[in-house]
Amino acid sequence: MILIADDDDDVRELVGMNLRRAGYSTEEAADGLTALRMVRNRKPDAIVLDVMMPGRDGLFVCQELRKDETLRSIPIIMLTAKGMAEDRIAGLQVGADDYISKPFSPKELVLRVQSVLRRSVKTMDSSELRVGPCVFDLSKIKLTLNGTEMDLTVLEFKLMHLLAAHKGEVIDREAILREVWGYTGGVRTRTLDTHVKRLREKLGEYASLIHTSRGAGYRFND
Amino acid sequence: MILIADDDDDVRELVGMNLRRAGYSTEEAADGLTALRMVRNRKPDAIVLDVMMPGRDGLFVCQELRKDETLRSIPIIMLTAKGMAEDRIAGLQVGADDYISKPFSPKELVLRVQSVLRRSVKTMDSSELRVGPCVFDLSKIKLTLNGTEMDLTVLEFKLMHLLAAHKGEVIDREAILREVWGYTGGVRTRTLDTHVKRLREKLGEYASLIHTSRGAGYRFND
DNA sequence: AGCCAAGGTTACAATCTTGTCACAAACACT
DNA sequence: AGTGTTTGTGACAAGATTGTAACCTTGGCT
Repeated sequence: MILIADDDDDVRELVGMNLRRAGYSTEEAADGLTALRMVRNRKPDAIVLDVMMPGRDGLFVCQELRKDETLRSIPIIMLTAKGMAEDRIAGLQVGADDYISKPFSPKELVLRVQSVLRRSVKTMDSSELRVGPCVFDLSKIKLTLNGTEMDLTVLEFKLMHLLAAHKGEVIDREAILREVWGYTGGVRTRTLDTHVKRLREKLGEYASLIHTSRGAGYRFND
Repeated sequence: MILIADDDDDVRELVGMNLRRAGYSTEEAADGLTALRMVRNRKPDAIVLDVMMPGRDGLFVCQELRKDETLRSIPIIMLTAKGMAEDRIAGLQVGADDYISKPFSPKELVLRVQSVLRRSVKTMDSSELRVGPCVFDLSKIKLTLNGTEMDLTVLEFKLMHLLAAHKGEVIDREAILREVWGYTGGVRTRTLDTHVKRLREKLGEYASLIHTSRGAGYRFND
């Protein structure tokens, strides 16, 4: 959700329409204090904030938000009046992520909003598992071994991840086949062996991370 | 690590050797109180516990461990003397995961240890993400949609996951290509469209979860 | 030493996955 | 309505992935 804070009804309408057309949901605030309250309650993904507003202006709102630990990271795009002194604009930039001067093209505004949101996508929560020299990026399905990115297939990744998630423990064949392949009954197959071999091949010097427990299963060495 | 608690040096040696040979690391305790202390400090993956020990016996150790929230789930295999009264054994079973009578075959002991550990593998930490009707199992790389298991390729899974992880937000093409494909510069390709199409096809009635924001990117609808 | 079972290795074919092309459809703007 | 841009679609071929069979090696046991 994107919050639009401007005292001018027409501007809010114009901005809102364009953002909604671009797929965003919007909410509106007509003055600074309302804007602050809504940000705190609704935690928008971004704020389009007019500098000039009666009462508390955009500058004040921006400063307040930057003080708040949990709201600090919300991107702010400032709407500045045309012909505003350059130094004033420079000052704004300290707190805002971007600014755009009135009158502005709706298209450009949408682009700027997308731009600041894109930046925040970068800081995605990447759930990862670190075991010994391995870093498993569950989100990207990628294994990094001592900084080197491994080129594993999905099965290899799943197998490696299962073993690593239980480092030190021996996991027997049946459990592995169940967890990685979804095999149920006592299936007799060389498949697991083959994949372990391929995995070890790719691991190269780290092949010894996967240890065979004869008669028991496989174990991940730290 | 597997803790072996028995007052008989020879038994500890025998059990330890066999478990180590099966790939497990072991530690030993010669009496009940030592066993309890080691369990609390070292958090073993399983415990092989002799019932008959001087001082605090195995039964006491077992009861103590079952009282502790954080240690409750550690599997315990009891070593019972031959000819022990059946009702006594039944009593043991309330707390222990398995039991085996002396004299026992080392092979069988290893099998039992593997068996109880296998059971605990089942309760693996499956890092999952729930969004609307979707459940993403990052560990198994599997998407479940309202209980139905989807058969997605890795790319489809990654794409879906990226979008779902940012539900409600529009993610533009460049960001998606960067996050899912690792494409860097402004690559011009129809690949993303094709995959969205395939994904929607598989999603069937839930195809509308993925919404197109013309000129902006794609968005996950809740 | 010799045997047996378990695991390793190799090679191969069936299948799946994936990117791209050419074209159609939808949309936005004039 | 017309035009250009953006997205959807269908088909296809290159390449990657995966399971299996056959055979080899190793370790444990007697």
